[in-house]
Amino acid sequence: MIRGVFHHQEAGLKREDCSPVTVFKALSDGLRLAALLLIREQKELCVCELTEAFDVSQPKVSRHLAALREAGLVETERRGQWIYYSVNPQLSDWVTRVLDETAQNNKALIETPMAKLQAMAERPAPQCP
Amino acid sequence: MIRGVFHHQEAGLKREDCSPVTVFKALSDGLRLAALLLIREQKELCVCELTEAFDVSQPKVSRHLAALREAGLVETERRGQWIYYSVNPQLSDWVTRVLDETAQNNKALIETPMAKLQAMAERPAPQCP
DNA sequence: ATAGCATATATGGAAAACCGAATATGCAGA
DNA sequence: TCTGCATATTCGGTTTTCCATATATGCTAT
Repeated sequence: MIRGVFHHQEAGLKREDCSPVTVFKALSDGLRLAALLLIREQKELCVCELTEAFDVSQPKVSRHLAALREAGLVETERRGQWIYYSVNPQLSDWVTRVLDETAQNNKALIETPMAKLQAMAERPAPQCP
Repeated sequence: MIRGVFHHQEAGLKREDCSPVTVFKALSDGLRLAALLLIREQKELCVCELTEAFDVSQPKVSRHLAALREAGLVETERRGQWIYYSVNPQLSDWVTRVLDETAQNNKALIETPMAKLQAMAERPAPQCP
């Protein structure tokens, strides 16, 4: 059997659509939107942190993060055991501004999750740059 | 049978949610997004104009406009035989800015519909203020 | 090699969104 | 009153989205 297949980020990553409809569809779910805003706020987060911050099952977080990635909003980086999600730095300017506006005017969305995150013991890695 | 019921805008209009998720969900459909941007550009439009501009069935336009109204993004005003849709002037600032950003950076979305609109004979009313 | 954790995917079913066609409503004018 | 037009809604069916459970994969450490 073939092993060593990277299935969490295929080699020839298909160019994400990134049309406005794709973007808005990605933002049209409560968990996806809040997770994205929290990732944006914290620079990067892994699945286990998001699972705890939002108190939802791990597969659920994983599925929604995959949706955000397929829409081109986030990118992933594996570091050891963990896979870190961060906002795609190549986001077009208008999407970035839309996210900025949304974040600035909907801070309540990530208040509770952020508190849970900070109360979380044993974060996988110190969020140091 | 009771007649004279205004069902296109109930008297005690229930306060629209207008949460970010509601807004993004409303924008997550191609026709809804383009119709909203075209209405925004043209100040106001009626259903028959949108039907022709996008070349889709009348019930389809009507249903999607109802969705935009339920999300609080547009409002309606009846003038004679026609019902005009316009962007809700009470939109919160951040939503307005999001729409501005989206419109400015996705002009292609309404190019063709706008051309069809201008080529349309017998527009129901001159768009004069 | 084995065990254990972090993460991803498959599967199947429920709920919601969407559509076209047909029908209903509201208004205006004869 | 009746007719006609603009708009809204209903109905039935198809597609999409979402979730929970179960399973698979990849990494690390032993």
